[in-house]
Amino acid sequence: MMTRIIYLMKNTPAPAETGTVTKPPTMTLIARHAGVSRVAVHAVLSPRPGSNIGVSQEKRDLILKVARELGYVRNESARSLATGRTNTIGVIVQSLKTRFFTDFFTYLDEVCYADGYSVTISTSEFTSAREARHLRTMVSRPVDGLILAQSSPWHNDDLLEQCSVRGIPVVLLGGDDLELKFPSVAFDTAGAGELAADYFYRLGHRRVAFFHAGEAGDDSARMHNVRHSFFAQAWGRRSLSAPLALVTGDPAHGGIQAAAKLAALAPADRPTAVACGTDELAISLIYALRTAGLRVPEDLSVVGCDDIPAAADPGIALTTVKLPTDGLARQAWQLLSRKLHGKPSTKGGKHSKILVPPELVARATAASPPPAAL
Amino acid sequence: MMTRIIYLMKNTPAPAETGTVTKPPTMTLIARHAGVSRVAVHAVLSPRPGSNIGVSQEKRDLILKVARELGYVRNESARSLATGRTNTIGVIVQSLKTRFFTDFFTYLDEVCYADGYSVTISTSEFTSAREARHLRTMVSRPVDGLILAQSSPWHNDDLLEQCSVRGIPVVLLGGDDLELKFPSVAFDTAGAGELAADYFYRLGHRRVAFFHAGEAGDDSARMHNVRHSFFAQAWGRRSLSAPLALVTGDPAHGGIQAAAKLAALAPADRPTAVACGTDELAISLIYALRTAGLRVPEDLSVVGCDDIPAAADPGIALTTVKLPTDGLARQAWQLLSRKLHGKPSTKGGKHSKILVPPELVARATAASPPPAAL
DNA sequence: CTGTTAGCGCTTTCAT
DNA sequence: ATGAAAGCGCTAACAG
Repeated sequence: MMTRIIYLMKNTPAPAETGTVTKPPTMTLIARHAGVSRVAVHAVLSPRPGSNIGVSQEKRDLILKVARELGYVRNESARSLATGRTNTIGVIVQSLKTRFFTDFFTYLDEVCYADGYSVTISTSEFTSAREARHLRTMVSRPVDGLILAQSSPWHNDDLLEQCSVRGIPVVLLGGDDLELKFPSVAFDTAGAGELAADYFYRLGHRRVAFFHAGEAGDDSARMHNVRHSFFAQAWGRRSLSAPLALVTGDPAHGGIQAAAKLAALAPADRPTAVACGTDELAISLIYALRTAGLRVPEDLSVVGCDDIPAAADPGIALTTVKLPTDGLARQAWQLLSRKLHGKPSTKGGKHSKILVPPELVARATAASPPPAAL
Repeated sequence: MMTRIIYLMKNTPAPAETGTVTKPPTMTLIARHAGVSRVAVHAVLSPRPGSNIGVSQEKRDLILKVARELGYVRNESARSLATGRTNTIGVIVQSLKTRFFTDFFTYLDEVCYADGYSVTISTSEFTSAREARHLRTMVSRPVDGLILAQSSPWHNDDLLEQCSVRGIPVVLLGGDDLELKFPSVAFDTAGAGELAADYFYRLGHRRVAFFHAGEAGDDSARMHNVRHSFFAQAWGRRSLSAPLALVTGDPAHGGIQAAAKLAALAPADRPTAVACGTDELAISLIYALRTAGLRVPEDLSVVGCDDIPAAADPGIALTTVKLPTDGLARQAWQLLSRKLHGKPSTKGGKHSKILVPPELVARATAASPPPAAL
């Protein structure tokens, strides 16, 4: 029987692994082992960014050596209690089933890590109660800052009020409504419409369509409708003829009906270019157009929106308006970290609202219209 | 100028919001306001599961009232320091781009919350360094327990050793290799092969195929090959003819070539049923078969594996072997929470390895073979 | 059944 | 440059 258990703690938790469970080493222990003071250990193991001085090189090396041998890992609970900060920022999003949110989290984690922060994420699963519960645990951990992607109608105002009172900075993600209470970052959807319209116009297109999945009543349909509206406005600034609206309720397969509708039009009436609410929709449309015998981009140009991975697939090579999630994450963190360092985020009483500009990714599905179509 | 800032803390962080930032209320403050002792406040606000007694009802009500008015939220850093526990469990997975992991996290969060724990997740993005860094922050927070989905080759043994020494229980997710060091939970892949083979055999099929994406050299290909091997073994126990192997490198569109191959076979040689490595592949195959003029399930039965949401789509109605992620999360938590409560997880010196059984979801893509084909 | 006391491990201030 | 001491907010012993 090799199992030997050393009970050192007052409330020793029962050993979780078969083996020897010991009390984790503390700075005090390291100080004893190295024959130096606790403060010296602290100075070496938790150096303040500015003051690098204070301990001689040999002492420093000794301390690091002992720490390594003992397997020292700083106890963040204790550190947090003493400093009042946790170096953790909390993120609450609706769901991790949306690729956008997982990308955002991954990028954010990267950029936060570079600044010494870690990120913890929770999902509201579209319910206010779950959001509240996660907000509460984050306030009580406490996190140093919060990034929230709220669904529109339900605001946990009391908890957010707590954040304000406690000085926990909050940044909203894509918030259309709460801008008054907190600063926010969002994609520049208007700019995306502008970009697509401009691109079509400059390629020479004059009859265009916008294809989107705005029929369901959910958040995603709302997004499609917003994108449609911005594209239509942008196009309206350039051309007399409003874009033809193609609407579906099925973001995955809706392209089939839309392609049928387009194929049924006389070439002289048919739009020469179609902007789509999402890349997913654009890809569905392109497949259906090919099946229907229409060539892309020879007969019809198509651009998507988002720049999902499938858009880059050589079999598609979708020209698209990229909404850069990495840029969004970077901006969110920049805004938040400014507030963490006490810089105000209001200008003239209004909270900053940062819009991240879209980028046009030109691949192979958009070109100038055929002369015959003009 | 309405802004008034109250500096109460020694190291007052600069105010993050325009407004009044105050020191958060503590139990001591509540005790003062309510005119009771701190212990009474503690007994009411952090009741021990067993001992519900200790404070009179009116005092209790008063404390709760004051706490609410003051916006009290318990400081978990302090609680953790005092108790040595954080009520947090850490999860490290490869990526959140895999639907499986996000589902797992969501289910796990649900079941952990019910037991008073919260979950924090990090991704290794398939690099050992990133895993190490997240492991380190989790050990130092510290988390009470850890669930790890490790990629095969790189183990951060030193850090895991730290977990053992500190008594932080670890549960592995789908680990094939580390079973010796830690208990693990995984899908019963062998059982899945068994289930599919059994289903085909009982429907009357005698010539079958297994279609998988095992050509790339990555983790996903490895999974496909394992599934193939288990199906082949299970089939071998029932029939003399080995299943025809259809292999692709493209999990998204590989069905096209496979369907072509199947369509080219003489009906008497053609398998009457195809099991697929994933639902994604099965769906790709079904679309391609339809295009090639083969009816499913009249000419050919198809079953998938996983039960992804698209499999339930009425346009597909895929019969599939469901790998229940919710069950996996439940088992992982059960195993971990047993260890949290000090129950050993070894039986006869070996760590437990829990296999979660698959379930056959019968929809519309599998049926008995046509008499003519027999 | 209430109150007093002594820490948890770390940071920070102040004195040497 | 180094050491001593106080305290973060909470919990868990023990005494009244």
